[in-house]
Amino acid sequence: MNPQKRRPATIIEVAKLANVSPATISRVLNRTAVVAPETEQRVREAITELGFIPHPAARQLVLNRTNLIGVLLQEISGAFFPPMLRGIEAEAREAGYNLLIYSQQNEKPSFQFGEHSVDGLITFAGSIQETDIRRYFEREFPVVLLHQTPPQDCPYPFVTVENKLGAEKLIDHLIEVHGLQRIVYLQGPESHEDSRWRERGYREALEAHQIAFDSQLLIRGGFDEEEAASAIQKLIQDGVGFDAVFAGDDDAAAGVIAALNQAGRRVPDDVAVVGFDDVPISRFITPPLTTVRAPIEQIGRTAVQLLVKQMLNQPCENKVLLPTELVIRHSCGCK
Amino acid sequence: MNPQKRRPATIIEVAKLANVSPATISRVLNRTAVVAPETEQRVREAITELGFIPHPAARQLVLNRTNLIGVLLQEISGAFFPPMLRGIEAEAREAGYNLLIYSQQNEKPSFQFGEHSVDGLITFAGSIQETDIRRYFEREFPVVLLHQTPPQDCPYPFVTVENKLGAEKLIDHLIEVHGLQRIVYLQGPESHEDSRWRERGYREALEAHQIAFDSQLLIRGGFDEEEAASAIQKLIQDGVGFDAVFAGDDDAAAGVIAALNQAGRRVPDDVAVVGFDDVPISRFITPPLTTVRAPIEQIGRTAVQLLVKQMLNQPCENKVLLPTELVIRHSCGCK
DNA sequence: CTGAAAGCGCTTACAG
DNA sequence: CTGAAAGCGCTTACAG
Repeated sequence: MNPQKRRPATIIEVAKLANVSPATISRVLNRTAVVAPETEQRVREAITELGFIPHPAARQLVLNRTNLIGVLLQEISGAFFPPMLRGIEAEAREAGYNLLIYSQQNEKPSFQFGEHSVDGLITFAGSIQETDIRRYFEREFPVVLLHQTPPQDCPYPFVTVENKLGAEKLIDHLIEVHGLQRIVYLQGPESHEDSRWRERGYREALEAHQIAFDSQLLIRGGFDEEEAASAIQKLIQDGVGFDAVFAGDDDAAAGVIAALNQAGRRVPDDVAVVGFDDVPISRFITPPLTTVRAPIEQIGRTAVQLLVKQMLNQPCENKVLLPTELVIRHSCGCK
Repeated sequence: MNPQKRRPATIIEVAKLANVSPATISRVLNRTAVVAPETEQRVREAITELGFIPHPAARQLVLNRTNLIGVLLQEISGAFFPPMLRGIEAEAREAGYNLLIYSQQNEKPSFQFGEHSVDGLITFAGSIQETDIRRYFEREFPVVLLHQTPPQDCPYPFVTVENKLGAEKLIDHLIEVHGLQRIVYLQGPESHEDSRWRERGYREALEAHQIAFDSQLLIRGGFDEEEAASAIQKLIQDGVGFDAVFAGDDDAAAGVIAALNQAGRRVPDDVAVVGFDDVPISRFITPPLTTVRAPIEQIGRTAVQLLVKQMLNQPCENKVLLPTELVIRHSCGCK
């Protein structure tokens, strides 16, 4: 009844019980060769009887493969994170991989990741240094970058979204539909390239409408509520006038709205606020957020697909730009 | 210059280069025996020169230990998730463990997890069946349950928060300070015990104030915005009168507020809304959410601590109830 | 269709 | 303080 309390069964014990060699057990388990039906039958019974589960480390050692995908992050936070991880997890599982999470918060980055610990690595914006990327590349280790362009000489695939175009449409909307002119852009963290692309879209939209760029309206706000809120508070204190805020992302937008409310400015009547990402909470904040939808789960799934292709030495795209879409709700002034 | 493009160095190669035996390399790497300083010096140089990184699978096989902690989840979503995972990750890293994430969404639960794949398992409310818990217990496999009580005969440690008391204080506040009487309670998902404890706190608070419990006001709302929003919409359609909503958690509260706004009811003037958890976004929603603070990161950290104690065969608490704290902001009607 | 044997890359008694 | 050797639990040519 009580199966192997101490040592779990090994392939040897299963072999003995089934009266075959360990090789045969391996073959039925991995369908790696044809096995006589009666033999297979006996083997399966023995496996069940002993509750045998192959020891992953032993397989890893001989196959030189872990069936693990590493996910390298700078920080675990924000509303963007769950859907992205969900996408990665789902696609990884479908491909037969498990996920190993590394978060670097305040850690010195280290090359220890990957190599033999995982079969490939997905790195999130800013979580990895160029020099580390190079080392991986030299060793031909599979890597996919999320929201980050690799160095020229390390053409790893990367995936991100149509930031510029999305931002442009968003600002166009603010200008054309709502007649807004003094639009502040809250930059995200420096390590995030996406933020710079959004800035370009912002600038081009202004330009297209002959609105002069005002550097007072370009401020750093991070990708979180706190930082965005205080950036806006400071702007108000400084007496800078503005009638709209394009927050770095949706989390930042929530912080902006809160700061504005607290300062007695109504959203969207006094100030319009828009975000980026269309994170799950965005439709539920007050007022419902006008934003740009990024296919967050799809980003994660695509990253895994590209990684798996690399691991199988299949040809794979070098760059995937997922489309974004304007989502109009009420925080821009629309009803 | 270009270190080992193909096969990474093994301990044997390092040994040859340093003119010692592999055993010695192992000893300096693991500080598992005293090594002559000059020898150690040579070994370290050889390690650096070859860029040697020990193969984890080989160590795992001989040590029978993975240095991995498994995290078993039902679903990756919600604002609760990032801080919890952050706490788990931080504490695990400090203890020298990496994290393996398993999400069960729509998967048949399987005992394959753990066993030799990880050294211990943290399971989140509802992610594991009793029968699986039993199997782990029989094999004396280290497990810590989050927000879930283990079966009587499998006294695994578990950690959760003071749900009942927190809920009670919250409802007391609604009744005593704001004179609210028709308070609906939006239950979380069935698999979440926490929700039931919150319900008890809710009921006891009503009772303490001689307010009759009205089953019309007890409805299922899940722990996410969508479900909560539609539950409230339905309640309104059904013509049930209420002047406050205690949402299952903060995510649900955001959904409730949105649904109320959409129905033309002002929060908190017409209806007060309160949540549970004090997730990072809660102070930034409109109006800022009155809720009960759960020490989310601490939950994750504590779980890892209990797990590590088990793995080291140290004595360890069977149950940790983390304290909660009433957080009064504006969604209850306070200024 | 099946088995004997070597080997994956480490660690750890056991000797010296 | 150091080395030779066995062993962790699998997989896979190689034979038959």
